[in-house]
Amino acid sequence: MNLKQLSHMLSLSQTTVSRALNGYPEVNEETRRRVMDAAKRHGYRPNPSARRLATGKSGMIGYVLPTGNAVDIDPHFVEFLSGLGDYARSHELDLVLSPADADDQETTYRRIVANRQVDAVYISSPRPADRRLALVNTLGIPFIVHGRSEGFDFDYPYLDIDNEGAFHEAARILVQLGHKRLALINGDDRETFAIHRERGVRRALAASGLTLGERHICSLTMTEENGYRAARRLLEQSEAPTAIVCSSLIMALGVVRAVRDLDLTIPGDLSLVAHDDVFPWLRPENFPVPLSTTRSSIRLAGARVAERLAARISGLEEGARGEVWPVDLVVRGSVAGAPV
Amino acid sequence: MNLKQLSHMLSLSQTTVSRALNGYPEVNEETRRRVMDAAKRHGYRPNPSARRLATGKSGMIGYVLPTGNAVDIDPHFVEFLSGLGDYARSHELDLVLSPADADDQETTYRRIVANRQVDAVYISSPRPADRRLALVNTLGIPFIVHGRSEGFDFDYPYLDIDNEGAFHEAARILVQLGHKRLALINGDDRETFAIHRERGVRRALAASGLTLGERHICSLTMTEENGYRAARRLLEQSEAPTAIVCSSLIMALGVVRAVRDLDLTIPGDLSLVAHDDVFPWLRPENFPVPLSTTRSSIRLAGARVAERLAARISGLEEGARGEVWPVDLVVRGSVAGAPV
DNA sequence: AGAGTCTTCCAAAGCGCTTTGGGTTTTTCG
DNA sequence: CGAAAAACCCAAAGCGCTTTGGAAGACTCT
Repeated sequence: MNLKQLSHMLSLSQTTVSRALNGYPEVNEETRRRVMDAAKRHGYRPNPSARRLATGKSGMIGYVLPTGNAVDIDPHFVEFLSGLGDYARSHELDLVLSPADADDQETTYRRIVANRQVDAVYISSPRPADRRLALVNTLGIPFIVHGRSEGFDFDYPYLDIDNEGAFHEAARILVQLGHKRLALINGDDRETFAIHRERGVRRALAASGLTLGERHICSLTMTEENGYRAARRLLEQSEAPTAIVCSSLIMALGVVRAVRDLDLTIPGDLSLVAHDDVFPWLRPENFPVPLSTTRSSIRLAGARVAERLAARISGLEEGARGEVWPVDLVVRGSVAGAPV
Repeated sequence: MNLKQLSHMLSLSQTTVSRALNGYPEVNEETRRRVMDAAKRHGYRPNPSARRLATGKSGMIGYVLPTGNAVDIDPHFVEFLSGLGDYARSHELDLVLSPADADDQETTYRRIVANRQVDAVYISSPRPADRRLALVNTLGIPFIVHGRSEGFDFDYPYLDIDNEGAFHEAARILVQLGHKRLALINGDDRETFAIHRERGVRRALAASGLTLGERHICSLTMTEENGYRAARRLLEQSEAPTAIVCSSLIMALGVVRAVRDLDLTIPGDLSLVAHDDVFPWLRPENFPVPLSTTRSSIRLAGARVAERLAARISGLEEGARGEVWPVDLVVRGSVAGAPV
C-alpha cells in the first residue's frame, strides 16, 4: 500500500493525502480525517526510503563506534544504551552504529553526514580538544556530547555529570575524617572526565594544605585487573595512602582484592570511595564491605541525551546549552577515620 | 556530485556510469576504467538513500533491542558488539538498533522488514519456540540466531556454542574428583542456553548414577547479587553441595563473596567452575582463587555472526546451516577433590 | 555479402515520497 | 454585488539511483 494507491482509493491527489498525513494546514479538517482514517484502516505507512530521498531526513540517530582488534567497548556503553533506547523507542527513533577504525573516525563521520544517514549524532568519552567535536561542529549536523571537552573557542551542547564536584566531595569527606594521604585510581587520563575528577580531588586536598603526590595517582583503563595493580602499587609503597578514591566500581573490585591479598582491611586500614554508574549487575552495597560511592545513573543520562537529540532534530532545542548533573555521594561502610 | 553530473562530465549516460561502477559486464573495460577514475577523482559516492529506494537494499544489519524501564541490556551485548562491529567496519556495514517494547517486539520486526530498513537481522538470547524466530522466518528476511531455539519444525541458521558439552565436561571433571553433591547456578532458565547447560550437568551426573536435586539448582538473571543469594541458599542447606557450576563470571563474584561470608574456602570446602564469555574487564585468573572456567569468546561469535550475515545478504550463504562451537574447559585453582 | 551474434551504450521508466506553483471554489467585505 | 482574500485541492517536477528494453556498430560465419 503506497501513497499512489491510497490517494487513488480516496479520489484525492497524492499531494493532498501527503499533506493531510503530515499535518499541513492547507487541507480541510474533514478531508484530513477521512485520509487519516483510511490510512490507518489500510495500514498505510509511508516508505521511509522514499521519504528520506525526498526530505533528506532519516529518523535515526547515529553513533560512531570505535572498533579494532585491540579496542574494547566500554561496558558502560550498554547501560547508556538502555536509557537511550528506552527513550528512542517511544519516539520511533532508531539508532545506527557505524563502526569505525578507532584511529580514523573522521572518515566515518564525514560519510554518515555526507550520506545523510542520520539526523543527529552523539559523541561519548570526549577528550580535551577532541577532534570529533570540532569536526562534527563544522559539518553542521545536530549533535550532543555525553561528557565534556575543553579548549575550544566555540560552545557546544553537552550533557555531563559534575565529576569534579563529586570527587571533590569524596576527597573532602575523607580529609575531614583525618586522612592525610589520599590516592586516586583514575580512568584513562586522556579523557576529560578523568581530568575533572583529578582536579576535584586536588582541590579538596589543597583546601587543607595537602597535595596529591605523583606516586598517589594512577590512570588506567577501568578493569578489575588494573584496579588490583594500582592498589598494590599504592599500598606497597612506603607512604601508602590511607584512603583511595576510585573511578569505577569494576576497578574497586580489584582494589578490594588487593587489600585482602595484603592482609589489610577496609575501612580499618584503608577507606575507599568509588564512582558508581549504577550497573544492574554489580551494586556497591553488595561489596564485602558496603562501598561508599559517588553515584550517577548513566542510564538516565542516555535517556536524556536521546531526548535532547530528538529536540534538536525537530528544532525545539537550539544553541549550545551545556547541562551538568549533580552527583550523589552515598556514604557506606567503606570509609572511616584515618588509622592512627 | 551526483550521477547525473558525473555522467555528463564524462559524456556518458547515467546507465553506463552506473553499470561501470557496479561492475556490470556490459561495459567496455576501457570505459570502466575511465569512469572509475573520474569517480574517485571527484570523490563521487552514490547517494545511499537513492540507491535504497531503487534497489531496496540498505547496507545495514538490524537488531531489535528490547527496552523498557525494567529491562536491562545484557552486559554481554557490548562484547558481542565489539566483534560484530569489528567485522562490519571492514565491510562498510552499519548496524541499526531498533528499540522495541520488550513485550512487543513483533511490531518492530514487522516494521523494519516492511520498511526494508535493513538487509538482515540477528537474534540473540533465543528461547525454546521463540516467537521472534518463527516471525522472522516467515517474514523472509535473512537472519542468523546467536544461540539456539528448540521445538520448531523448520531449520534455521544459527551460531551457538556447545553449552551442553561445556557444562557436561565441567560437571564430569568435578564428579571425577569425587564430588557427589553438585549444584548449578544458572541463568534465566527460559533461555535455551540455560536449558542446555542444565542438561549437560544432569547428563554428567547421571553417568555416575548421581542426580541434580531440586534444591541444587538456581536460575536467576546473571547479577553479582543473584550469585550471592544463590550460593547462600545452596551452601546453607543441610545437603550443601561441595561443588558449584556457575553460568557466569559475574555471578561467580557473588558466589565467592558468599563463600567468604560463610567462612568457607575455595577449593577446600567448595569447588567452583564458571562460564567465561571473556570480558576484557574481568578475568577468571584474577579471582581470589583463580577460577576454573568453560571459556568461549563471545566477541569472536559477534564477528562470526557479522561475517555470516554479510554472506547471507550477498547470497554466498544459503540454507539453514547451524554452527556449534566447542568450548574450552580451563582448569585453575578453584577446583579440587571433594572434601572428606 | 548478408544474416546472425556480440559488444557497447543509451533513453526512459520506475522506486514512493515531498513540494512547488498554480488553479478552483468559497468566503469575506467594502 | 463585485472584487479581494481564504480555503482547498491538483498536476507535475523533483530527490538520485537502478534497470528494462532496445539500438547501433563491430565481428563472426557460411
